[in-house]
Amino acid sequence: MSDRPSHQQYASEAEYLAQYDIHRYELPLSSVDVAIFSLLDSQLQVLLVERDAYPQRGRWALPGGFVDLKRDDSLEATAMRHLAAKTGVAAPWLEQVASFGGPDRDPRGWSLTVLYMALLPASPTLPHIEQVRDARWWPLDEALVLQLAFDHRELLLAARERLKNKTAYTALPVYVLDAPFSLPDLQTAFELLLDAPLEKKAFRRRIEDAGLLEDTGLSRPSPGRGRPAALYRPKAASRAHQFSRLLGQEG
Amino acid sequence: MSDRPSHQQYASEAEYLAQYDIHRYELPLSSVDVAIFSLLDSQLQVLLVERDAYPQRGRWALPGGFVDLKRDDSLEATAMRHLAAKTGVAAPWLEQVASFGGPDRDPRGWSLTVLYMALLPASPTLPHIEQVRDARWWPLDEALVLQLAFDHRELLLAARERLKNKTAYTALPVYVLDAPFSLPDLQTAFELLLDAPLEKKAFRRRIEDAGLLEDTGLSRPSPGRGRPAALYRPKAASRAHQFSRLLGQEG
DNA sequence: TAAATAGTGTCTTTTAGACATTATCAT
DNA sequence: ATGATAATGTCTAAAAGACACTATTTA
Repeated sequence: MSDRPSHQQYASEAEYLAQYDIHRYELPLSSVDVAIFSLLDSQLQVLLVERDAYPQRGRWALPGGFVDLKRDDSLEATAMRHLAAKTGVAAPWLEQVASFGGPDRDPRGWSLTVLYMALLPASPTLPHIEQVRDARWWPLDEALVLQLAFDHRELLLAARERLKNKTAYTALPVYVLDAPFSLPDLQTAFELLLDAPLEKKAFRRRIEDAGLLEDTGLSRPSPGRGRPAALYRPKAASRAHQFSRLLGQEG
Repeated sequence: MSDRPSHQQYASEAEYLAQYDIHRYELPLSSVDVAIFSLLDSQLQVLLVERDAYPQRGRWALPGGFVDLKRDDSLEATAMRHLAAKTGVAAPWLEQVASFGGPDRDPRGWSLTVLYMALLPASPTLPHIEQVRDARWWPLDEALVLQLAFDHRELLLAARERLKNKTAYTALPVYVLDAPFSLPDLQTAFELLLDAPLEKKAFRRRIEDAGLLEDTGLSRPSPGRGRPAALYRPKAASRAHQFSRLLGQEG
């Protein structure tokens, strides 16, 4: 960050700051939006909010909003605030995806949005979403054919792309499941986030060899029929782990 | 992007926009900074600018500055503008790294910076840098022990980390070299950006099998002594290529 | 011919893919 | 016993690591 040529008329930084007027220059409208993903009804879903204020009133949008300079200590804090407002929970995974800016994104003027992506298990959000009324989970493919507000379709695609890419070399899907979960559960989560089928043996080897899960000793109580699956819980290590080869693509 | 509760007092979006005052809410100061990397004297170097205006006058900083709402059509345009101002060239590689925001980054107030990373061959920038006087190339390790302006050390580390990570699965180092270049040149570039030694055979196999380079038919004119190296030029395909395995780490 | 640098051959290691087989549960 | 789902065994394939070897240049 440097600034416009305002040069040497001040004797000290304190003197400069004393006269500095933050409204001297036009600033972009700055906001934070969050693409919140989860699994529901065996589908990858995203949480959208129906706008009840102008502009773009009535359209579905990613949860988000302006940075609150009084309350937000960071961009991540802004993201967490907007996420909690709609879901009622703190997401176990939240990561910044990218920022988008331009004069035509928002009719109010030049605007800049920092896009985050969040993963969480859906079930703890359902009671709160019921209450807020303006939010609901949408299957991703349905969300992508809606007329979303602003350029939110582009943002959603960017977040979905990041999700897919990272699923190929991390254990991110762990964060859309409620623990404890089985390896077949986890494989299904990987397949939905990757949008590709995986070989059972290769998948299990990869996860087991990485040592990211802790065996709970439990097994799935009532599957219907078939052998019960062992239940696991993610270890703290799973948060940072990166594999050195990509999963599931031809490449 | 949604907005603060300002609700239903307007009959249409046009009416809402007509009364909308962009100065009604406090906005973050928004800027774009660029970590510009190249190879010079067989070292990874970064271009820094000495601030001649408050705040942080006299400290070295990443090139960058405020978004100009009149001139900039996008964040990338802002980055390119500031990059060209200091280097005199357009970078063959420019990518967004991350955004940073908070109340204490800048003494003027809550500020938000979008960080970009650029790669370019250093030689074409040298005459222009000579002219602008306030910019110079710094070896990265020296830059990291300077007292940089604002939180630019943190930004620089984030960009360097991105550079290292992507070098492990792309052909990014191609963009710090002047074409044509030899495979030993390219291996050296990879090693400097990765900060790790590479096996010659494995490296050549990887690059050759990927088909990212075009043989110019030339060889290096005057190496000193030793067998001359064949010279290559990157194909357009090298821009997007991603390898499915990581280079150079134990993992 | 010696030194230096470029470039190749080839064996090992790691990890994913394919797919057959065995294990454990409900009915 | 049958069917269903979980879990394992084992062979193959792709690509990186190790490192010895050959090739081409200048002095």
